Amino acid sequence: MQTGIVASIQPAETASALVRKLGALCLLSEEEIAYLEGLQNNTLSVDKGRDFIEENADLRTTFIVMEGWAIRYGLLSNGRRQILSYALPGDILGLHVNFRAAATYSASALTPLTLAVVDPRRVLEISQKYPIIAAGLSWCTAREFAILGDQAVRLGRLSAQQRLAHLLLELWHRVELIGNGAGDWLEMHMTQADLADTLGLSLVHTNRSLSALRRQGLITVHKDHVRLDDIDALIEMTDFNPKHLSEFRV
Amino acid sequence: MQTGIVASIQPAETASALVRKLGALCLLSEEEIAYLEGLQNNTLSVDKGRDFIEENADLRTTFIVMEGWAIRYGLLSNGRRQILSYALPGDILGLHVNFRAAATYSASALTPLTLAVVDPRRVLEISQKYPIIAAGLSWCTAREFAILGDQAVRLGRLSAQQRLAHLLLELWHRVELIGNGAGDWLEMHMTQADLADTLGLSLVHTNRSLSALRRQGLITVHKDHVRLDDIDALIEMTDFNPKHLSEFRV
DNA sequence: CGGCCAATTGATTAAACTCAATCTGCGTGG
DNA sequence: CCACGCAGATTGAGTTTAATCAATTGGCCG
Repeated sequence: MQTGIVASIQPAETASALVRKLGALCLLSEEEIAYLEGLQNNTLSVDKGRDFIEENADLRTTFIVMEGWAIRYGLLSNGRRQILSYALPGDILGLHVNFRAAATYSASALTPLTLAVVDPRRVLEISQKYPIIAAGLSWCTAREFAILGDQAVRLGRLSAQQRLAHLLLELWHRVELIGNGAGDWLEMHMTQADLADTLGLSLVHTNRSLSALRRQGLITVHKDHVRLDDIDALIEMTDFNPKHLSEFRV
Repeated sequence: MQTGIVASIQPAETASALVRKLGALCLLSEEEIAYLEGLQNNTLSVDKGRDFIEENADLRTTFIVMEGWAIRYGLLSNGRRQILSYALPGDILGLHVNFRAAATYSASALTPLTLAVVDPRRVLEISQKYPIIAAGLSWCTAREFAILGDQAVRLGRLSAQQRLAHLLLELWHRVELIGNGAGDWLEMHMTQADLADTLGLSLVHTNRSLSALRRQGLITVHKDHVRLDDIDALIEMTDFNPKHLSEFRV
C-alpha cells in the first residue's frame, strides 16, 4: 500500500494531505516538501454547507483541500443539481483557472473545510522551479479526468445499484490512498439527497438502491458510515477499475 | 466571432486547426506558430472506425487531431459502451499522459483521421520555452474539464430530448469556434448508435427523441447533417452555457 | 415537547428499455 | 441490370426501471 511508503518518509500527522498524496507517487526532496507546505500557508475555513466557488462568477483563486470534503456541481435553471465530483484532502480545485474568465462549476463544503488559498500565478512558476512537483500536478490533472470519465460511465451506462456501488468503491479507494482509510469502513459525509444528485437518480430511488445493496449483503450502513462487505463482488458487478485512481509511471 | 479574428491573422487554409484554435484566444508570434506547426510534423492516418488508443494499454504518445473527428469512450464487460467526449480538429488527446502508466479510456476514429503524433516529453519543454503556448494548453485542459462536466450534467439531469439538443449545441459551437462551421448546419459524423452511447440512451429511444425534436421544429435532419432551426429555443430548453467553450481571460 | 432534517415506505405514473420487425439506401457480385 | 446483403434508420408492442406524489418514521437539538 502506497500510504505505507509515505508514512516512512513523512509522518502523516505533520505532512499536508497534498504532500502525502504526491509523496506516495515519487520521492519528494526536503526542498520540494517545504515548497508545497509553504504554498498552503494561507488558509481559509469554510462552514459545512457553504459555497466557495460559484459557476459563472469570476474565479482567480486555486484552492487546495487540506481537511474535509467538498463537492463540485452544476445547477440547472429548474433547480436540479448534478454533482460532478468529490474533492477530498489533497485535491486541488481551480488548478487551471489562470486563463478562464469564469468558473464553469460551483463548489460547496460537505463538511467543515480547511482550504489553502493559492494565487494561481504561483502554479505557473512551479513548472519552472520544481519539475517534480509539476509532474505530480500533471498526474493529478490526468487522474481528475479519469475520475470524471468514470462518473460519466456511471451516469450513462450503469444501473442504479451499480452506480451506487461504483461510487462507494471510488471514494473508498481514494480515502485509502490518502491514508484516511478505516479498513472496510467509509465515512459518508454526504446525505442520500447528495448521493442522488451525484448518481443522476431521485432521492427515493437512491434510498431503495441502498437497501437493495444492503439486502444482498454487499454493504452495511450505519449512521454516517458504510462498510463495503464484499469489495471483490462490488468491483465485479460494477466493472470498477482501481487503476484509474492510482497508476503512475516512474 | 472569434474565427473572424483568426482569419485575419492566419488564413484558415494554411494554419493547422490547433494554431487556429489557440490563435483565436491570443496573438501568437511567428515563432510560436512555427513551433506549433513543427510539433505536428509527424502525422498518422487512422481509418474510419479504427481504435488508436485502448484503455489499459500502455500509452506513451500525445495525439493532436489535425483533420476528422474521433471519440473517447469506455467499454464495460457486458459490452456496453459510454462515449465520453468528441475530439475535433485542434483537440489534443493524452496531453497529460507523461506520468500515467496506462490509458484510462479508448479512442476511435469517427471519420478518416489525420493525427499528429507527439512525444509527450515535448509537452514538458513547452512550459519552459513557450509560456504563451503553455497558457493555451492550460486553457485547453480547463475547457476539456468543462466539456466533460457538461457531459455529466447531460447524463445525470437532462431528459432524453434535452440531452440530444444539448449535445448538438455543444458540437455546433465547437465546430463554429474552429472555423469549420456551415451556418445553422452541423455535419453529423456519428450514427444514432453512437449518439445513444454518448447520451446514455438506447438506440430506439435516441431515434424517437430525434423525431420528437424534429416534430417540434427545433431541428431538421438530412442524410448526414442536422440543422439547428431555433438555437435560442434549444439553448433555453437545455440550459446550455456557451461560455464553457469559449471564455478566456486576457 | 416541538420542529426540522434525513431516511424510509407505499402507491401510482411516466420515461426509457427491450424485443422484433420493417424499411431504405447503397455497394457488390453475378 | 438486377438480386443480394448489409448498415443504419424507423416503427410497433410490451416490459422494466426509475420518477413522482404522499405520508410516515427516527434522531437530534433548542
